[in-house]
Amino acid sequence: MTTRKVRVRFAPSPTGPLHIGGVRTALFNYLFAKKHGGDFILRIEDTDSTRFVEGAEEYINESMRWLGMKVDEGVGVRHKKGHQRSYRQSKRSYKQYVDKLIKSGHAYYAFDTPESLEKLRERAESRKEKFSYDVKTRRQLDNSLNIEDKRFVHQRINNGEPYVVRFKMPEKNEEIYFDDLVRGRVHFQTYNLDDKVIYKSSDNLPTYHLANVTDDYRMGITHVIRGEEWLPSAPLHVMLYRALNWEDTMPQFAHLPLILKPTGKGKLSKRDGDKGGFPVFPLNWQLEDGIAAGYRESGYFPEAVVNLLALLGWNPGTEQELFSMDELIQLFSIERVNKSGARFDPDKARWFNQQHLVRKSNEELAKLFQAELKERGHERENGYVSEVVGLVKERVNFVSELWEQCSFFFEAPVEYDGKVVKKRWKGDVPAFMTELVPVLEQLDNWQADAIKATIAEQIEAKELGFGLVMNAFRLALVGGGFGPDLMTIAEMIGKEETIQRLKAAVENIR
RNA sequence: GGUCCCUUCGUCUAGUGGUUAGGACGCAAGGUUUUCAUCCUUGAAACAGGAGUUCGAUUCUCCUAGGGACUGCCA
Repeated sequence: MTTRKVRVRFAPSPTGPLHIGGVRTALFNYLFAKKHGGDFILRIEDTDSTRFVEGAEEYINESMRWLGMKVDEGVGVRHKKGHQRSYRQSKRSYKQYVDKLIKSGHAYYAFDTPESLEKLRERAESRKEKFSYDVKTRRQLDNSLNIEDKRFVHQRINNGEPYVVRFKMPEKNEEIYFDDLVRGRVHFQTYNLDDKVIYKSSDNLPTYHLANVTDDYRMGITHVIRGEEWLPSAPLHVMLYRALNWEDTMPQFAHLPLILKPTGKGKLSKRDGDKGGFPVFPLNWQLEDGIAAGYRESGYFPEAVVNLLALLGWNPGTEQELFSMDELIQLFSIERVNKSGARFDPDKARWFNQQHLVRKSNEELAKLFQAELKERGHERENGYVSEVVGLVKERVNFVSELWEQCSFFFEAPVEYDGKVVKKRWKGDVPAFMTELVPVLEQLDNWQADAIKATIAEQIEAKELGFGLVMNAFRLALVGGGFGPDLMTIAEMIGKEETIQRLKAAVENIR
């Protein structure tokens, strides 16, 4: 293969929300394309008319946008005039390829009904065997290979009898192999392969196998990067390239390891999210009986999702774990993709978000936090909110957790943590707090260190424990035993508010 | 069942024919912090098993076991 421009595609089918595993496949395609200065194509594999789901395509587009994967060609992308072509397979024609394969003897018509095949499967099942439409069985079935006179074949077709076209595996065994970019050389024997349906007359559409191969050819795809679940059908695809005489431009394959459930067995599925309390979809998706949670709506940053997904099955070989999209593009290499499946770890996912959150500027976080503040009836200027956010951001994983860490910067506590009350609000403390009020009222220089000095002076005069008093003071201002530096809090909420809260505490805490 | 793929701490992983097998998440302990969190230090924690090749295998080969994917007129 000469040096063709790298062109890869992400080719989901619009059968529902995009699964996080699919998102990672898209990401690896994207990173690979951009790393090599190539094109990232989004193609919709809607060749199953019975499984089409309304809104799925928009969902896919929106997910790509949210995550920052820029699609060079595909549905939802405006193309220059003259370059208009469809990236939806249902809008494309495959007839010529079907005919070509039939003519060259690489495919044949089959008239077996789904019911009759189902029966054969059941019968095989009862013998603990598996029915396979292949070299060994096709001679006993209702297909054009067994019809001497081709006129009868066309007669049945012309009569409107439903049929499918199947790929004809060779009579004599052949060894098929290819060099997978992540797995190395993979071997298959055609003797073990079945005659897959490549076209169905019922909806006049090809199946995935034919559509995928011919479109990859027509779109000049150079690398097929997809999930490991496609490995078993890869030899069929290789044979299709051969049968269509396209072997010289056949793309290189890379089969990615699967993302596995956090606990238990098997690959990550839609249900695992509810059980484990983490999203398996990029965006929320409305179900008949509720909502499937998305990363976006759960409070994840897109860059955190990209980061954590990139490290599921790939790593740069250094100890760096936090990356921007640009860094990933720079560092990505398909050779460093792992072979084995990776279990998804919800804890680490949260950690990634926390890391990205801490690295964001206070101003940016403040902007995001303002929405919640407004809902809670607090209109404060960005400067103040930024300052607050800066003080507490290291304590949270999500923007949605900010409020519980800093509500006291915006409103007085309405209740006091019982445990802290019991531990700190005792002995001479309430009396001391009462005496502290007039002292603080006298203080003009309302700044953290001045406040601290003043209070320290009082404590010394009364011969009380510094820790005890400060904790009680915190209780009065915050309502609990948490939060950033106390004096900073006092300074920020202001003299009046501080004194207010002190008085309220003395009055309300029992 | 058949075909194919995979196998380093609980999880994500680095790594090499000779290493104290490294990092991260999580967990535990201690320290700092007036408290919580952060932060720092420390700890527990892995080469699936068996043969073979070799002076020496976690690393190479084979076998076994385990896990996974596929096995549709789905993708």
